[in-house]
Amino acid sequence: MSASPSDQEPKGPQPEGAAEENVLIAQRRRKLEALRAAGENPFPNRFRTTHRIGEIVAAYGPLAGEALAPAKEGRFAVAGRLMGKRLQGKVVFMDLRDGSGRIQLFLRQNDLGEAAFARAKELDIGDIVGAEGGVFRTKTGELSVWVRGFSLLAKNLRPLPEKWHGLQNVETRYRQRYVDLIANPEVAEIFRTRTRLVQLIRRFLDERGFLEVETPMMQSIAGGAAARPFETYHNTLDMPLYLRVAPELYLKRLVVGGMDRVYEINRSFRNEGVSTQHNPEFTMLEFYMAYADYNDLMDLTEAMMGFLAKELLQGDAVRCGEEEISLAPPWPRLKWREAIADLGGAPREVLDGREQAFAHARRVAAASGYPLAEGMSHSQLLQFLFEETVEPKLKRPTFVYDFPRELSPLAKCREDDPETVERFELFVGGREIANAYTELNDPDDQRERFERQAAARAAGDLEAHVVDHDYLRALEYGLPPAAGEGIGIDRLAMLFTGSASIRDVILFPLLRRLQE
RNA sequence: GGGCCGCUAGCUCAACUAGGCAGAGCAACGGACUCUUAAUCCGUGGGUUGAAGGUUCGAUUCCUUCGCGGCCCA
Repeated sequence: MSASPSDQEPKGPQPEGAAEENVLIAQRRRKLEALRAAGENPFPNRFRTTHRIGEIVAAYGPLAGEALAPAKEGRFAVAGRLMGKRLQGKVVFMDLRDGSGRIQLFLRQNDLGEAAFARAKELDIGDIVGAEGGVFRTKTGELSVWVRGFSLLAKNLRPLPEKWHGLQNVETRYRQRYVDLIANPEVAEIFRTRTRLVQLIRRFLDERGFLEVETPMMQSIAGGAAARPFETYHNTLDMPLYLRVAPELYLKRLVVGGMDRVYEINRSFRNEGVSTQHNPEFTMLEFYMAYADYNDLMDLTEAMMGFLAKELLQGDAVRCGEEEISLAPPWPRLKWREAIADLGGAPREVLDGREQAFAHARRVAAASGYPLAEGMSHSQLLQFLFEETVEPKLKRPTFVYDFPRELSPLAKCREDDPETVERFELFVGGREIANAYTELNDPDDQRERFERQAAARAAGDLEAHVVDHDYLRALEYGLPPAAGEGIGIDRLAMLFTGSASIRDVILFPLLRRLQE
């Protein structure tokens, strides 16, 4: 195709998509039209491959010389995206990539004839291409497909980002993840790791007799966590609905029903801000185990994390910012109260009196410029101190256990202390990874906790629970003693991939709408 | 919500400190080249500098507002 003065076509203002009309796209569109005019289909319906590229590389990569000779006469049909093109007169080298790997294509005018060879040279980086031929090594030793025939499978109209800097613009990476995945191989690798992580969790739980289930994401009461829900509406049922903030209350209903080891890995939704740690929709594992208590779950969590580390990591350490964090068990187990004094540096009397706690919390709050609400309860003040002074220090995996009853409306009290519940949280790298407790199964106690929540809600706490009467009825049928746990899959994926932002482990993180 | 930073060719970045023709590399286009791999060599084109307004003879640069994003704080 020759460049002519008409390459600079007048670009008058166009009503729609005028911004898309840049020179490079216009060039490729002309190429597309030329192909169509020549009777070629630039988007054929199918191409039969015989191999994925990775299979060829795995099978023949280790071979050379005589061992590889028969492959040259074999027939290998591969397809993928053209990622590189090196013209060398009457020979062309191309890089072809599919989801399994990359291989070089070797094309000669002598083999293909002038017309087909010319068509090959017209292919653009980014085109989806199918090729067929034998497998051999070039003079420089690179495993390649000696192409006998090829076809364009989908024409690329938008030039790809640069090949060695990739796509750097963070906003474009998130908004156009498809380009990010093409241009930045390490991004694709992160998401492969995330998928493997989820597969391994399923395997771990399946092997222990847990049953994976799916419970409603659209709920008429959004319970199970202290969070504001998204609201929606069902037209024909004329019914307001909420996107769930947690699956907890439904999973425990299933335990009542006899599914005594269940889990769900799925999305929950919380109507809150976005940050490097929060996306409004996020994936959580929740699992419930009858006839177990929170001590059992600490052991199980250690075992599961150890299993994940063994399968996903070279050693037992994950990278977190500058530091390496070892996941090697056993992990320290600290009492929540003790941690506030021992790790957080609070005077011990703070633990026993609200006034002392308030005075201390005010000093801590002032230091970090946080306005401390006057009406906070003793437990809330201690929790504030915990979050401010203890959490950031919990780099190595650490269980913190025995929380105040007030902060845990679904957790069961200790038998020797009605003000404390059997609950733990797991922290790694200063971040909360898991939250678990022995489940409250006394319907009267649960009703009282719900009512207290409802009162807090009436007083303006939009995150407080509402009374879920059906859940109380379920408890009246009898929930066996059980323990349950929630693990944030996104945060776990961050941990195992060394990602600093949750957006780097969510394929399509929520972004503000662009105004066109 | 607040503070700081960013937004320039398809992509990655210069030019901003001191206002004076908006540049490079890759990609693209034309040419040479039958074993290259960031191929090489010769040549060419490509811009609403995120948007709007202001200051100025003149704004990518200075000022204001807005949009989107990032980091930190709340």
